[in-house]
Amino acid sequence: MAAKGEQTREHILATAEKLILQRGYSGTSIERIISESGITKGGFFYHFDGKNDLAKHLILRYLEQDAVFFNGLLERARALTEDPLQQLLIFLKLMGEAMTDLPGSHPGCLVASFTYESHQFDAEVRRLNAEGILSWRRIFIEQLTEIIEKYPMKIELPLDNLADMLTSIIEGGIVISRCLDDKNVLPNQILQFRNYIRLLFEDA
Amino acid sequence: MAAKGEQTREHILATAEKLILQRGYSGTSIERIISESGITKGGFFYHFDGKNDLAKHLILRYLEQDAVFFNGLLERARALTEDPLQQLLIFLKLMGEAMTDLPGSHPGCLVASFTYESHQFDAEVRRLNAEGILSWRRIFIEQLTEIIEKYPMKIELPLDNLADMLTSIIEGGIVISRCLDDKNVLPNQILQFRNYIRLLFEDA
DNA sequence: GGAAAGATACCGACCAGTTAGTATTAAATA
DNA sequence: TATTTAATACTAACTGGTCGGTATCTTTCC
Repeated sequence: MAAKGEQTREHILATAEKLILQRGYSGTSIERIISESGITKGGFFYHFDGKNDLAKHLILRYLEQDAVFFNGLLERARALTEDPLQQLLIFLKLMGEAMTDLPGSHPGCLVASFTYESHQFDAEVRRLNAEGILSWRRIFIEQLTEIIEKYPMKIELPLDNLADMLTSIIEGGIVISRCLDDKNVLPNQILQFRNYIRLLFEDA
Repeated sequence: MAAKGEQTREHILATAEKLILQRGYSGTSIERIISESGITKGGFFYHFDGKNDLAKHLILRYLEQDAVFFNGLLERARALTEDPLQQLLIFLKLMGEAMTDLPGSHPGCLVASFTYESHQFDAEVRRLNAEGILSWRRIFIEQLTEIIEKYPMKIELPLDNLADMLTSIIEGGIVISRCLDDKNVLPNQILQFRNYIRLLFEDA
């Protein structure tokens, strides 16, 4: 069990992320964060060197959790089949199911949220933000590389574009889901991308 | 030529949109907007009934300009061919070119930006925001409806999901473009969607 | 046609409240 | 008892918004 301080720190981060995804980073005051998480200003500043430092640790935490989520689904897919194409299709189906099982619309992506306020952060937070997108690209390119060794692509196209398309679909699906308050949009979009992958690699 | 007041108002809106896409709505103070647009606080409050009113007029203006843009490309595509599928493919190519011709990365989508700060707005601004996504869906469904009257779909799927995919691609492509500061990502994503449309409707 | 009144388009000082952050002190814990 | 964790009071700057005002233009009236 983590130290008392670690628990408080994690609680602050969880609360801050929730509020920031609702109102944006600038629209979420430290006052609102401490009020909702039940600590005081001194407690906040004991754990964080300021609001930008909070942002930095939020994005680090977010990317770590996302990596765990993506890699967890990939490992499950890999355990179920040896075929790299089927692994990706299973991965996408599992992701769609995970999004369907959310209690409401997806709360949002911190990377996108920070991107839409990019001028409010220092260079390090912006760099970590970009690093997030690049790490997703790398994960997907790895899988796609295994696929094209075994299956020819119906349309020749760069793998980073195709890898980015999954990120696009997720980011865009989140925006539409939240905007329309319709939790089914994101899973449906993921399944669309799955259709595209099938059309690209499977025989008719 | 619009009245002096109309010109000032449009100037405030253009400046506000640029700044809000950089720092978010909450991260953009009225002070920053008036400073950058060269008027005073009183001048601002002469034109707008407050910051939320500014947001309302920003989203109305944004959706109007977007409709003009989308419908302009669609009309051009329709002028070039009678075939609904080719119209969509041309439309997507034209859109990709328009995104390629931007001086830098796409500045951002106001609907997505406002969605990521949704709790900072009143119900009317949120409703207008949702209306934007729905209007895009309607435009694309119209075109897709004409296509499926003539071409069978290789995978049976709801048209609103497919229509939403273009919105997803654009929203997601914008996030990746900005985050990585790479202006080619968005056009490439649009062309990916175009590939998917071809695979769905064209014979192999 | 010129004076008076009204409309338009702002200016800038001021206000109350909120903000991020600091200094000091206190409580909890190992 | 030393360290960790937190509370409290406070500060200076910033925020959204109000209000009394000015300058200019337009309309009305004599």
